[in-house]
Amino acid sequence: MSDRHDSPVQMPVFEYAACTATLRRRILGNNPLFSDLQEGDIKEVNRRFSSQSFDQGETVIRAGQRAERFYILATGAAKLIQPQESGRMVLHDILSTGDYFGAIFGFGYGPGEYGETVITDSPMCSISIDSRAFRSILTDYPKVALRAVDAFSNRLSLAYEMLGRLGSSSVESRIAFVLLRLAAKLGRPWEGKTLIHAPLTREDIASMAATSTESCSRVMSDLRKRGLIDAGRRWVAIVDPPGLEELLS
Amino acid sequence: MSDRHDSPVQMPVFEYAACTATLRRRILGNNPLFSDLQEGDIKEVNRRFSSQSFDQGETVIRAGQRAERFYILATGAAKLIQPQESGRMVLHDILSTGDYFGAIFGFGYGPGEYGETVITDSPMCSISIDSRAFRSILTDYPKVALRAVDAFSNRLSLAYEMLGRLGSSSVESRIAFVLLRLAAKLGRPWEGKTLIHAPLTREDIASMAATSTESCSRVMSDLRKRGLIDAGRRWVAIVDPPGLEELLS
DNA sequence: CGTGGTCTTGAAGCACCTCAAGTTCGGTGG
DNA sequence: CCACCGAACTTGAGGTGCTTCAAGACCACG
Repeated sequence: MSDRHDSPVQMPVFEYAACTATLRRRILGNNPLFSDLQEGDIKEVNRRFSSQSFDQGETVIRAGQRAERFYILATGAAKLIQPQESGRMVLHDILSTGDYFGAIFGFGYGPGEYGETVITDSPMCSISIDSRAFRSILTDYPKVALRAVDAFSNRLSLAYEMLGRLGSSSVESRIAFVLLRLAAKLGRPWEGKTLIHAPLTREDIASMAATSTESCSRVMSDLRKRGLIDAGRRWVAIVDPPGLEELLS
Repeated sequence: MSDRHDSPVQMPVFEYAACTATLRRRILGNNPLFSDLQEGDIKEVNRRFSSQSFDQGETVIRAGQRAERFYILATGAAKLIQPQESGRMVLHDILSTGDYFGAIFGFGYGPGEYGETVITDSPMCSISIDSRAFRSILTDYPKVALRAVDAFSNRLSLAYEMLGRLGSSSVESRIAFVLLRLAAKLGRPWEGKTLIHAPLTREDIASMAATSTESCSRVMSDLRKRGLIDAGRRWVAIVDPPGLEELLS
């Protein structure tokens, strides 16, 4: 093949970062959830969180387990996965710094179980808090609760948008959408392109776009030949964002 | 055709209810959002809401408009619709008493536009509040904010479940899921069946299940012949819930 | 230098969509 | 009260985008 992608670009490196106290403070301070808080309040909130670190491939929480903790991802990346009854796994999102997961439901509401599984994609470090303690933070600091509402409604509208696209467009358009979404969230400039900073397999992308690995591979090969994206083993970069956007049916 | 569905069952009637002051109070009092509030607080909250009524087929809010109000549906039913760039309309939900819609985003967040269109399915009455005033309610009454977080996270997990099913199952299974979901939300006992209390066309159901009207019609005819559901013009009833559940791949 | 996971490519089959026509029914006006 | 009209629904037939199955190539890793 002539235009085979030759130089296997330098893979994005996922540095291992210890969950130091300073890192914790920084994560909390930068998180939109707590951006309305005073310095002293953040210190107080920080005390209620604990931190933990994981190797690549570890399961942080598992769907079906009792939902006891609320997590904020500090460094690294993780997959947000929904297991289907059929056994198939659906990938909903790649979580990165500042993203939330875990227990977020009320006690009376729902069965009190995690709805999704989270598996690390790299060495990862997170901070977490008992869900009851988190709820008391929300009542102690109403502005945090307001931010939480915002965060959820944002994620909800994203889910709704994806739902709309899933039903009414081609595989190519869905993949383009997934790639643009990931690039917006995880993109880093690299050789004039936008590298999606996460180890993404074709299967991952296929799962997010609700298609098969093979179809995903075919479409992405085509996109590469057309100069819209660049991709190799476990990595993807966007070359021509406007061109990709035109594909969103 | 032999087993043609003969007697066009008495259509569910959507009574017109005026947005009286007592109704308003009742809606607020029964809504989980305010269930932690004292009698006096509810009275105070009630004062900040206004009410409005609509005829069938009216557009309450339109996607793209400036998001200025937060709504709670009081009586009647409405469609939550997402317009696609392609012109296609995707039906996300049938809203009924107690459901929220409208402005729910933070001011810094997002473009401050409604993301969806809401069109009444029957005469409808709703109460609403300026989104800034609603946000100050959330900060004034932290427990309400907590309930809001719960409500959104519930809707989010529902959306995620639907996302998972859309990609990985057959049209039949998707339609079964949509029908069960609607029945859980809008079902009313009727002649030993569970009537979905809303005027649903095949097109509506097809849109929710991300399929074509024709495929939806075919599948539903089949389900009827197998005795799992019953259906006519603009109505559906579940006959055999366990039977339907078996179809969820 | 082998081994396994990742990715590609081909070919066959099918579930679903689209197009098209016809039927049924609820509503409306004569 | 009946005849008509249009919306909702059904059914058929054909085409196809996608999945599935299968095999091979590539590359990172030990």
